[in-house]
Amino acid sequence: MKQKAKSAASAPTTLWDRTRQLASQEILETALRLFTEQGYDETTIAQIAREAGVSQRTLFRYFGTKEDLLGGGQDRFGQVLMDTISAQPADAGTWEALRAGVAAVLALHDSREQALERFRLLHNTASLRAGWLEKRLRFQENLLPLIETRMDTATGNAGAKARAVIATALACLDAASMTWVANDGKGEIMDLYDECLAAVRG
Amino acid sequence: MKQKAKSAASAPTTLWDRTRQLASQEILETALRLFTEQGYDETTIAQIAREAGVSQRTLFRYFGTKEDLLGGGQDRFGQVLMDTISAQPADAGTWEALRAGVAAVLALHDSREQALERFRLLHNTASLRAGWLEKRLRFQENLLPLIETRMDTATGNAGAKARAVIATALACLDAASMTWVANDGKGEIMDLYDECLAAVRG
DNA sequence: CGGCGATCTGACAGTGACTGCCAACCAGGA
DNA sequence: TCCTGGTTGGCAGTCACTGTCAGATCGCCG
Repeated sequence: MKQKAKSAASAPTTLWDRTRQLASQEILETALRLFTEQGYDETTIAQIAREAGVSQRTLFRYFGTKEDLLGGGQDRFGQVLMDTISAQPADAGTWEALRAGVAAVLALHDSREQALERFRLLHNTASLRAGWLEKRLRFQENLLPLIETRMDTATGNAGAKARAVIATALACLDAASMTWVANDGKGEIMDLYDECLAAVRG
Repeated sequence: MKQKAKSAASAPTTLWDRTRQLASQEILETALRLFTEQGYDETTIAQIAREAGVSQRTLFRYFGTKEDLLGGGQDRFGQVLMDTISAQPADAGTWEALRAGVAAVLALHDSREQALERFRLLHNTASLRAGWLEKRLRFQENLLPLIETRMDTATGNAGAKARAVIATALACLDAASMTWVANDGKGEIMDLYDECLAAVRG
């Protein structure tokens, strides 16, 4: 509750925070390794904790959920999406703004391989997909006001329309990434996205 | 594995099956009552089993998951959606077919109140939403071939496009039902659906 | 440097969903 | 009538996750 805040530069961290950071990273790497090695469902929290050298309790203090171990970046997804879209010029259309957001999110991955690996894990593990969708729902809700202002607010139910538009954009991203994974990373996701959106919007 | 099948008429069922049916119904009603009374997360399997007069083990044999207790109809959703769409005339457009499917699904509810209650529970309980989305993903996958054949399969990536179109339709249904719930059931969901789709397809 | 307060950590027990296993059960056919 | 295959209930066990609490650690003040 104290919030040392201070814009999270790197310097002013206390030794404590550094240790914390280190442990966090250690856990994250161990988890990721085990997940890709033996699958998400087949990896238990106990195992991750053991191999990372912390207690289960501590692990749960760092990451509230098993999913969070995989989705460290997912929270950033939402943030980048929002930031990018709100940074678009006011006269940019709804779809252009959304497209920019999607592109920015895709650019977050360090490498093609990493992206492929992550998407593959996501699309192939039922329990993960569910959590991901849940999280995405929250993004959509956050995006709502941003998109609403960009649409002709003439008639009522602007909320419904904005929701539909956002969900459609993300659905296209889903379809695109799914196909991309199925093709083993061939081609550009953004091209697939455009293709999907074109198919939808006739 | 034996599949007594026989189109599930009511008469030729053996006494066993009747008992089975009865138990199933008892469990379902108890669960639904408790869920609406005290909330989904606050209701334990143990409680449902106790009040329904069966063992937990048996309950899990009838319904594999806690969610299934709520989503008894959800499997039917997928079925009706598929049946309706494949029953559409071959020359009906993709969007018309999908619209018919959505309408058929909405018509499944016994009453406006029941639909409202169910949607409300769904949209307000995080754990349920996740499960629902998961299940819906499976519907989408089942729908894929049905929709693919209705689209111009000219260029490649037909799969991606079909996926996007299906997901868009369902996203519109989501946005519509969410708005409908927010408005306490005022108006027609289908009208909202059309409105949403129009907003998306420009 | 010693000590104090604020955190952090690990161990333990407990909850709740869900599964495997096994003994007891029961309608229906030989 | 007994046999048989599907059914049921109880029990123990797994796994994610939470509350609690004593003890270790850090940061800091005197």
